[in-house]
Amino acid sequence: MAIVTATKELLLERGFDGLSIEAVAARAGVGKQTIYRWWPSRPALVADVLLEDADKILRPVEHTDDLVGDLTRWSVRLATTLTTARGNAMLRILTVAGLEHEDTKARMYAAFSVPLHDSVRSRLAADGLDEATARAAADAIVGGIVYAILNEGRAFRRTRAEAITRTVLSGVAG
Amino acid sequence: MAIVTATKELLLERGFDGLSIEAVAARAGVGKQTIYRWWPSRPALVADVLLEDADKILRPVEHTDDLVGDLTRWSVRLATTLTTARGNAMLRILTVAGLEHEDTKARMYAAFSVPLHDSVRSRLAADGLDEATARAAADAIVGGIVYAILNEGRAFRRTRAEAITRTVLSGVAG
Amino acid sequence: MAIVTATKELLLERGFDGLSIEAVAARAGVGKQTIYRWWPSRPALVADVLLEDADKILRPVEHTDDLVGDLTRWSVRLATTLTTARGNAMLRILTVAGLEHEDTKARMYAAFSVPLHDSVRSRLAADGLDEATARAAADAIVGGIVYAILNEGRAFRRTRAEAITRTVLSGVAG
Amino acid sequence: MAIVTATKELLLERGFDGLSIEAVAARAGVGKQTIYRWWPSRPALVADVLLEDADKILRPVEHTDDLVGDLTRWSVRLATTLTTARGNAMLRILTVAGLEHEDTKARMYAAFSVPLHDSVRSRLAADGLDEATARAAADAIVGGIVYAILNEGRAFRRTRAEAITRTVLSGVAG
DNA sequence: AATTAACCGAGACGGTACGTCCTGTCTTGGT
DNA sequence: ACCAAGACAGGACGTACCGTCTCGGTTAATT
Repeated sequence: MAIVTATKELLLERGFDGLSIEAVAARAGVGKQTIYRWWPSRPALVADVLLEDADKILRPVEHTDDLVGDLTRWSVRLATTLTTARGNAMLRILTVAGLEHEDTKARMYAAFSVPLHDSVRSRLAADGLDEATARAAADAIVGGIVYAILNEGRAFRRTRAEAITRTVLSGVAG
Repeated sequence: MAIVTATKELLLERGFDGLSIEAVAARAGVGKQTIYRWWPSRPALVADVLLEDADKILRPVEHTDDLVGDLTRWSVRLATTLTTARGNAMLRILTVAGLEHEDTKARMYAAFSVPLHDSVRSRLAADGLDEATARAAADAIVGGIVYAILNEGRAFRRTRAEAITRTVLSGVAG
Repeated sequence: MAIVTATKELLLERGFDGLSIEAVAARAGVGKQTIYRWWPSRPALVADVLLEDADKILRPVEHTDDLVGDLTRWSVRLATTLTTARGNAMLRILTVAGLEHEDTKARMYAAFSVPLHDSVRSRLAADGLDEATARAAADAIVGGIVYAILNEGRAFRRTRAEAITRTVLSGVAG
Repeated sequence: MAIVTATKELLLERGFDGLSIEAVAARAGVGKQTIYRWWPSRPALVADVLLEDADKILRPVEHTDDLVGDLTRWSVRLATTLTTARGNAMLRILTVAGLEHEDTKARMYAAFSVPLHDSVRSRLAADGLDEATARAAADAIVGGIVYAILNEGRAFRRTRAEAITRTVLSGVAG
C-alpha cells in the first residue's frame, strides 16, 4: 500500500515527531481522508507500519543443549539489529509512539515487548527454571539490553549485550 | 518561577505532547517571548523542569554489610517511586523528551541514567566485584526494572523489582 | 421522487448554501451516483425542485372591468405568497440559485420572471395601454414588490404592495 | 490593506461563490488566521469590501426645479453603473451575500438599499408629495430598475430605466 | 524628582498542520 | 442490469500553535 510505504520513508527521514499526515498523503498521492478512513490517528498508522517489520527484530531463541550459548547468541543478534540505523530508528519511534498513545501502547506491548520477553523466558523454562526466576531473568536480560540501547543509541556495543546475558545467567544456570 | 510551575502542572495534566508554549505562557501569566528568552525550545524547558525533581527519583544505595539487602531495598524504593502517578508520568515524559530531542537526551542521560547506573555499579564495586561484571549487573538491574515499568506502567509490582535484583545478584554475589 | 422530496425538505431546513448532495442522497436513501445520473449539478436539482412549485407563486391576473382592482388584488396575493415562510424561502433560494449559476438563471428567468412580468403586462395591454408603457409599468409593479420583499423579507406588509400598484397605475390608467 | 485588495480581485475573477478564504490569504501573502482575526466569516469580509465602494453606486439626486428630469437622470446613471462589468458583479455579489447571511443582510440593507430608496423618496417629498406616495413611488422606481437588472444582467438597456421612472412619475407628478 | 532605559505582558503576524466535510468520479456486491 | 453503498483524490474549512515581531505600560537606575 502506498500509504504504508510513504509512512515508512518519512519516518526514517524525519522521525516520529516530524511525520505529518499531510506529508504522508502528499507523498502517497492520496487524499488525507483515505488515511483517516483506515487509521484513527497518527500513532496507529505508525504502529501498523512498524509492526509489519517486527519480525525483523523478533527472532526465536535457538534450542541447542547450550543454554548460555543460545541466549548470548540471541542477545547479540538482538543488539545488532537494534543498533542498525533502521533498527534503532524503529525502536525509538516504537517507544515514543507507545508512550504517547494508550491504544498504540497496548498493540506494541502485545506485538513486541511480550514476544521478546517470552522468547527468553520460555528458553529458560525449557531448561527447568522455575517460572518466577525465568521471568525475572528474562526481565533482566531483555530490559538490560533494550534499556541500554535506548540510552546509548547506536553507540551501544554488542559485547555489552553478551556481558549482561552472561552475568544474569551466571546465577541462574549454575 | 511561575513558568516552571505552570509547565510542571501542564505536563502532569496533558503529558509531554499536549504541552504547548502558549498554554504555559497563559497559565503563568507571562508573554510567550519571556519563555523563549530563557529556553530555546519546548524540550529544553521540559528538561529543566524535570531535572529540578531529579532527586525525587535518585536516591543513594545504602551501604551496610548486606549487599543483597541494600540493593533490593534500593530497587523496591526505585520501583515504588516510578509507579506513583507523578513518578510514572515523569519517567514517561523524560523518556519521550530524550528520544525526540538530541540535546535533551544528553542532559537526561547525564542527570538520570548515569547516576542511576552508577549507584548500583559502585555499590557492587564496593563489594569487590570487577568493573565489567559490576557494569553488566547494573545494566541488568536498572534496565530490567525501568524497562519493565516503561512497558507495564503503574501496574508493575514492587515484588518484581525485588525478584529481578535478587536473580541478577544470585550469580555475582554468591 | 424521493430525491426531490428530500431536496425540498433540506432546502427549507438549511437554505440553498447549506444543501449538500451527500445529505440529499442520505435522506432520500439513494446513492450519490443516482443523483448525478439525472442532474448535472446542485443548482440544476434545486431549479427542478423549485420549478415544480412555480404555480404556487404564479397566479393569473383576473380580468374584470376594474383594471386597478384586478392588479391590486393580484399584487396583494403575490405579496402574501412571497411572505409566507415557504414562499419567502423559495424566493430567496430561487434568487441565489439564479445569481450563482448561469444555466439556472435562464431557466428561472423563463419560468418565473417572464410569466410574472407578462401577467401584469398583458392585463395592462388588454386595457389598451401601448406596449412600451405596459412594459415599464409591469417592471415598476413587479420589481417594486419583489425587490422590496427581497430586502424586507417576511416583514414586508401587504398594504405596501397595494400602494405600489396603485401609485404606478395612477398615471397610466387615468 | 492587502487582504481587501486580494478579496476585491478574486471576487471579480471568480464571484462570491468561487471566493475562498484560503485563496485570499495566499494572494494577500497573509496567514488565514489574520483574516479570521478581523472578519468572522466570508460574507462579512465580502460586505466590507463591497461597501467600501458603495459610494460609486450611491449618488445623490440632483435638485433642480425639474423633478422628472432630476429623477430620470439619476435613474439612468444608476442603471449605467449597475450594468458596467464591475457594477453588475458588485450588485450580484452583494445580493447573494445578503440573502445567505443574516448579519450581512442587515449591513447591506442599511448601507445600500436604504440610501438608494431614500435618495428617491426625499427628492419626491421635496416636491410636496405625501409620505405614503413618495415611498410607494420610490419602491416602484428603485425596485423596478434594480430587480430588472438582477434579471437581465448587463443586457438591461438604460432607456428602460428612463421609461420606468417616467411611467411611475406620470401619475405622481402630474 | 525627572529622565531614561530595560523589561515584559499582550497579542498580531506568516506559516504549517490538524481533523472534518463535501465534491464529482469510480468500483463493488446484492436484488 | 440496476443501484445503494461507499472508497477515492482533491480542495476548503475553521482551529491550534509555532517562533518572530512590535507595541505600550511599568519598574528601576541614572542624572
